[in-house]
Amino acid sequence: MISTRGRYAIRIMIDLAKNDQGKYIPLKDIAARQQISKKYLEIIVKDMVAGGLVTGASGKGGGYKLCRKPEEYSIGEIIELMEGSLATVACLTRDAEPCPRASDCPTLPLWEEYDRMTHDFFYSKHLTDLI
Amino acid sequence: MISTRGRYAIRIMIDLAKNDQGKYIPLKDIAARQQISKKYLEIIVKDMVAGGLVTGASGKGGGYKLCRKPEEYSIGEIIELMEGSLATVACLTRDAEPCPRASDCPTLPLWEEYDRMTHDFFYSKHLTDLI
DNA sequence: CTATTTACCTATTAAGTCAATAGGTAAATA
DNA sequence: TATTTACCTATTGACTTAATAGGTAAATAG
Repeated sequence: MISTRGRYAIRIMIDLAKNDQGKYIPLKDIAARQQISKKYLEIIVKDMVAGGLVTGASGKGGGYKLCRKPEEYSIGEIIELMEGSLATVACLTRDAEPCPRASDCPTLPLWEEYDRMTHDFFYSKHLTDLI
Repeated sequence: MISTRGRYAIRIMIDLAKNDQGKYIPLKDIAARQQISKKYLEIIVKDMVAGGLVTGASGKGGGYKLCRKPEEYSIGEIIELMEGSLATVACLTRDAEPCPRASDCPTLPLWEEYDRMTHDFFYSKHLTDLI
C-alpha cells in the first residue's frame, strides 16, 4: 500500500509544476490548495529536498521549486524515495536480511515478477503524465 | 506490501497441493515443513477455511485439505481473501469512504491503472504455476 | 534596521497494524 | 478411553502511520 508520504509528495510535485512561474512557491499555498496540513507537509517536503526532488528557499519570497523539468521526474523515483522502497514483499526490500529459504522458495519468482512489473510501471510514468 | 498472512496462506496451499494423498494433512506437519509457528498458522488457516479455500477435519486423522483442484485457485483470490483487498492505495479499498477530491484528482488514474494491472497479474496466476 | 515571512529543526503522540504467543474447548478416531 | 487434531478467545510487544506542537534560522520588504 502506497502511504500518504508517497501520495502527498506526488501531489506537491504536481502542484509545483502546475503553478510554476519561475518563483518559489510557499508551502502555505500548497497546503491550502491541496487541503493538507502544512505541518505534515513540512515533514514530507523536507525529505524531498534531501532527496534532490525540489529546492527550498527561506525568508520572504521563499518557498519551494522543482529543480528539474517535469518530464525529467519519474513517478517511480518519487515513490521509491518517499516510501523507502518500491518493494512489494519484505524479502525484496533493499536492506532485507537474506532469506535462507530463497534457493527453493516456490513463491519467490512470483514476487520477483510482480516487483519487476511494479518497478517498470512506475518508472515509465513521469510527472508530465499527471498534468 | 504483501504481509505474512497472504504469503503464508499461499505456502500452506502449495504445501497441501504438493503433499496431497487424498488424506487430511495436520497443521503440525505443515508448520514443521514450512518452519512457521503452528499457533500462528492456526489463525491464518482459520480464515482460509472461512473463505472456502480449504476444508478442515478435527480429531485423529484430521487436518486440512484443498477443496478444489490446484489449477482452480487463482493467486489473486488467495491474496485478496487474506489481505482483505488487493488495493494499492487507501482510496481504492473495498470499504473506502468516497473521496471528495476524486473527480479532479490528478493521481487517481495512475492508482487505478496500477490497481488494474495488479489485479490482472495475480488473477492470471494459479496455484499450479507455483508447483 | 526592523517586522514579517518563510523554511527548517526536534520532539511527542494517538491510533492502528503486524506477527506472534498463551491457554484453553470441542470433535473425531484408534 | 486416551490421543490427536481442529477450533476458539484473548493478549502482547514492536513497529508504523499520520499527524501535532513549539520552537530557531534565514531572507526580504518596508
